[in-house]
Amino acid sequence: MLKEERQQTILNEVELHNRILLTDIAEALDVSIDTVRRDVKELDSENKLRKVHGGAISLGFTVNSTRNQNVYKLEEKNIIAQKALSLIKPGSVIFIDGGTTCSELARLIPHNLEITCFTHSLPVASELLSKPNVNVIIVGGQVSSESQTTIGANAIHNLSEIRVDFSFIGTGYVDSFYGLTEFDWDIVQVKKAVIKSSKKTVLLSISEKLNSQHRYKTCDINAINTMITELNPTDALLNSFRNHDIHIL
Amino acid sequence: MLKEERQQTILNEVELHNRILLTDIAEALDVSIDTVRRDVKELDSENKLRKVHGGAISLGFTVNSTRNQNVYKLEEKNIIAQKALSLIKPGSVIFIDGGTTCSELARLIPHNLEITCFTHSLPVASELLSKPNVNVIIVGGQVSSESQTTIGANAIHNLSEIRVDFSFIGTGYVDSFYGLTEFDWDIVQVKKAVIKSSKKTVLLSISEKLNSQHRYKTCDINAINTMITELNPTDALLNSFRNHDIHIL
DNA sequence: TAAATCCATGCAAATATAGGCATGAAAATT
DNA sequence: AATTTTCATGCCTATATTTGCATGGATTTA
Repeated sequence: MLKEERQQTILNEVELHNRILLTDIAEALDVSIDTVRRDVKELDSENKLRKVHGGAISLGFTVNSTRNQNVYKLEEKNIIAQKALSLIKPGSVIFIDGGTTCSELARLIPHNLEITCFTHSLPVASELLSKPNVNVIIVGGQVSSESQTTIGANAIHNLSEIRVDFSFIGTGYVDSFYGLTEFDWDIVQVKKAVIKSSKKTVLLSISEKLNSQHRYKTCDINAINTMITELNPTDALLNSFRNHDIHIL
Repeated sequence: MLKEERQQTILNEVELHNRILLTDIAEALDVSIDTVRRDVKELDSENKLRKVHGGAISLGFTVNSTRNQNVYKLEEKNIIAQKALSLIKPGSVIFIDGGTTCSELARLIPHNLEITCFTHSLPVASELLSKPNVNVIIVGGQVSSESQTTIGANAIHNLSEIRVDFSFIGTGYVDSFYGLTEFDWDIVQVKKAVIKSSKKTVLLSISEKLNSQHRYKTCDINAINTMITELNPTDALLNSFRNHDIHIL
């Protein structure tokens, strides 16, 4: 595993969990503690995270601010959300996943667009509430405090009873060979259910996540109908995804 | 648990409650009193809070201005929520309704209280998410932008499949003769479902709402097991409720 | 004033860190 | 092609930090 790759994974984990333990990372990535420590130290000096005794925490991590203003790569996420928006036609019934990119999509949905939108994410639901023409439906279930989404058997069952035109989902990691993967097992189960209950699945992912993988698999790359990144569709980084039957936007 | 995390949690608690006890924090975070004491001492020296004998207090009482936009009768609602809190025992399975009074109750639930809490209110769910020992479950359904709660057939159906020890509900209007009434038909349907799925129903209402009624009826006053207002239980305003089989707190 | 509670201090065990060093792989140089 | 240099990584050791516990003194409460 390359150093860059490793550091990226560390950053991803910090973004996702707001905090990490060096020991956990070392075990997960199968490298020595020392290596992880050096990586984290380096990332700290680059101001990508904050190193603390025994681990690291996300820069924007202050439990105090309920609105976890995660501005990380917001520009890219905005571009992705813009593109995704073009797929949504009036009258559509869609599902929007959790995560900052999907929240950005929710934020951008225009006030005059009449759609029905399912979600299992509290932040997404909050964003959509201000839009009078969006019919918001929350998928019930146990709430994961980390992701601020509903998960578990109940959420999955509820998802099994719907079928939406489009689902917009995010992922922790994506690779043309290994497909969509995650660090968290429960999240994977929910995402599977989401994909199952969608006619078309749209993946929103910043290019940073391309060609990365992790422990648990959500689905093959073929299960995705459209993939949206902030890159130009002709970008070389997307080459490996071209042979699959995916619409790249 | 990382030291930084712990200190952040402590700060968060102080912000939230304006005042904390070292013993409570120690129990909630499962560390020794000494550790908490050292943390608080450190935070004090960083001017993040003020350490006092046995606990700590928030620096400024006017800090929380960003949240709590609706400060209408907040004092009264706080008193009510305090009283309601005394009914919640560890291990309870409860339901918390929407509305500012119920949100205040959610806000006051201590970090170390282990309960399972159903709700159909987004603000309540958000409040509870910061509490590690509360198992939060959202009742799915269509989201009403006005009340920020889930309503409709799906929400009602979901409610029909649970049975909680206590439900804490608010109401638009309450009268000893006409019972609990609302302006909104859909809200009434959900509240009916909530009451049906509770072993005990607790009504939280500021005294201002006493002896008022409106168009649609949620239930008779007898359907309520406990009524909580900010008033002293012996207050004359409560006289008309006394002949009913209600516990007045 | 007496009892209970809280606090400061020192100590010890567990854990984390920094820095030196060895190794081997990759890159650059000859 | 052979050599040197650079770099990443793991291991080791001395040092530092964190944390729980014990003790005696201080403070609060009844």
